[in-house]
Amino acid sequence: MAGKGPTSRDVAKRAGVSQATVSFVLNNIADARISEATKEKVWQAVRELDYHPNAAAQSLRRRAAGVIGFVIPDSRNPHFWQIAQGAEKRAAEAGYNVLLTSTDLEFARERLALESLKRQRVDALILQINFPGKLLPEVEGLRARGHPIIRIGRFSPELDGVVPDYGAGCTRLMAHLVSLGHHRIGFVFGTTSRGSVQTEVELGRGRLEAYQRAIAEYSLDGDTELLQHCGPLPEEAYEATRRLLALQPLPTAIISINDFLAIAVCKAVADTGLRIPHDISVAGFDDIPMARYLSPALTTVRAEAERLGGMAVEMVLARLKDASLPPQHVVLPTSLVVRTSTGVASVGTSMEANLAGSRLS
Amino acid sequence: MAGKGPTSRDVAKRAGVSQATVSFVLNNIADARISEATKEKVWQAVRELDYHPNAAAQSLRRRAAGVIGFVIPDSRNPHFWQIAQGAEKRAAEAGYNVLLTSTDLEFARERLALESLKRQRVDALILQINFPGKLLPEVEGLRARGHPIIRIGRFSPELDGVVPDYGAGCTRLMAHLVSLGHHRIGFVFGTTSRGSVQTEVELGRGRLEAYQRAIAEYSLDGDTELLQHCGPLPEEAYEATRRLLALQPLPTAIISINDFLAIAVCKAVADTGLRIPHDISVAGFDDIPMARYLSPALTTVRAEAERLGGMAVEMVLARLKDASLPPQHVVLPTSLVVRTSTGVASVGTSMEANLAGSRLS
DNA sequence: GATAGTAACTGATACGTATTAGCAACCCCT
DNA sequence: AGGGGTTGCTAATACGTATCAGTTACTATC
Repeated sequence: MAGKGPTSRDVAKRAGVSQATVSFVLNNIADARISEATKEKVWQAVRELDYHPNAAAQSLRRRAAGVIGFVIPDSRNPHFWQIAQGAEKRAAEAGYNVLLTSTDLEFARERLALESLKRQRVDALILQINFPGKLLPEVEGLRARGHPIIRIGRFSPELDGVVPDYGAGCTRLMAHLVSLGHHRIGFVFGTTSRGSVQTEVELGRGRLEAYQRAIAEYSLDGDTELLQHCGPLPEEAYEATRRLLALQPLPTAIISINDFLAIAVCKAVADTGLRIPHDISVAGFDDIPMARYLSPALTTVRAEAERLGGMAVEMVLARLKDASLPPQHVVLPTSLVVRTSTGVASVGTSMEANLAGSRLS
Repeated sequence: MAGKGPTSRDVAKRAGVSQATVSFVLNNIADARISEATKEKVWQAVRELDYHPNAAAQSLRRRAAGVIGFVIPDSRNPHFWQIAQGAEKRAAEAGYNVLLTSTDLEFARERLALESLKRQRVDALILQINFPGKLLPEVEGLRARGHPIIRIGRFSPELDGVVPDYGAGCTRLMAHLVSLGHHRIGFVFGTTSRGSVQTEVELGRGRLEAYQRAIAEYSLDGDTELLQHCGPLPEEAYEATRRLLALQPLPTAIISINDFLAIAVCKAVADTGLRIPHDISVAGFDDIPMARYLSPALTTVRAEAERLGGMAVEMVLARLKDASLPPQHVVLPTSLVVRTSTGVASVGTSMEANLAGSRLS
């Protein structure tokens, strides 16, 4: 059992040098001229003792933990994991660890992540804020104290941020659907998190606006019931879809705020006895890894999740290097991925199907 | 910018007490009798300064980081996130953070996790070892040094471990399929990780043995080609399924080593123009959260992922409390969840369909 | 042959906390 | 009145590292 492990002093003793020298060698400090022979002696001792520097001591001394905090809102949605993967990969290249936390849409856990920052367990935070009303002031206070904070999914004027261009993607998706003859398009808008309904309308706004713009531009059916708000859980999306499928006339296509919920949308459609895409087309956003393996394969707006995560880390690194930078806002492109869940509008349910058929994108 | 934050000494100064007193109050040390009045003064100062103890200093002093490392093999498989969620939840209750890492089946990243342990960035490690040949000796060395290490998914004699009883689950699944008249059952065995084919046959062995036992017991078709080995990626499972679907006669049911790959299995079946469960039944293992939302909803052997993660943390805590405990091996029960992806064996492809029809479980 | 300069190191210190040892003041007994 | 116990605190130290400010032992210079 002994002590937990050898220290740099143990290495020094074994190599017959001072502890300072060991530190110089390990960190490869150019200023301190150390002879090759000595370096070799030190490395030799390191190997013999299987020495590994104590992370806590280094953090304390360096005033930096080498850890980036990454907070995702929902551990069930594969999209966020992919973003986290991208972050972790880029972070590893830069020698950082990632402390990943999911808040699962609980306010208390979101605040907990900020604690980690204040306790300097992490040097920076990448997060998607779900409770901006309650948390934004606190977050901006932290930023003002000099902690790098990158917001994902939506911009704040004061914070660095990276956001996929879902608006443009949604526009392209709507054009695609219109070109297939769809005229009556439902939207399962699963964004309202529990508790804070009002503030949350901000989330997904780009998509919502693009949807409404398309309805106006192509003169599509604009029934307000075609837009179904719901929460972020599959069961809620399922219920929202049921409501859409109770409408008369039936929508010929349904888009979902993300692929994860689109799975539940498809389920609701299938359970109603309708076939995708023959009776109803379904599309989502994100292009989660399994989207292509669903049956039918899901048409979606790809968000390049890994790049998103990598970019967020990139922005952390930039800010760690120069804290005085003005807030950086990065928009990542999206692309429409057409698979088999979207098809020509069913004639049975939509009369004016090919009205806008000439409009291709 | 100033310094990064107030220290306990700043708090002491403001409250007009010594730094030691601050530490006593914050940690609620019963031995040190501190008057209520003083306690209040300290808490007041803490609030006024928004003081948060420095995690690195605490780790250094306490010789414990308050962090448990959790290593998952594949960030794409939702099952692992769910395990991690369970771990994080239980860890939070005990005041621990979880440092989550995915190796994505890369050897180097698996070793990196061990580094974290050696550097005492984490106090303990929970992992699913994918490269036992190369890594097991190292891992056992660490355990011998007194680091709690919990292995998930398979037991080592020397290591604590927690494993879902997939074998029993598989037995029940086979009984279920037999009761539906299935006689020719394929198995997509997606476990062979890249590089180390030989050693990996260990993984999933419980399921494999139960499968073979059932074949013997019920006198099912035992063609060796019904067992298709493949890697852990959806595309590989897809190909393996294609191979199964090229067999003559066709299997009437296919089981997949896990739900995640079962999605690709379903896709391959659908792409071949066969319907589930009408033409072919499909079942998986784990019961990932989206399994019930797939179309058709997936029949599966539930593994209680969250409990698994929680249990692993529990074992970490137990070992941190008493390092001299003998190795603990915990088997978690599994249960068969019948949904709509399994049904009566198609008569067209299987002649002896209802031979074993009386055998229900 | 004294001075300056450099290469190659070492000693000492601080990072912020937890904890041990100790000290002053008070109270209670006899 | 003086010893022993208790209450309520403080001073000092160590955790393991990075780094600043020396300190040798040499070599080069005039």
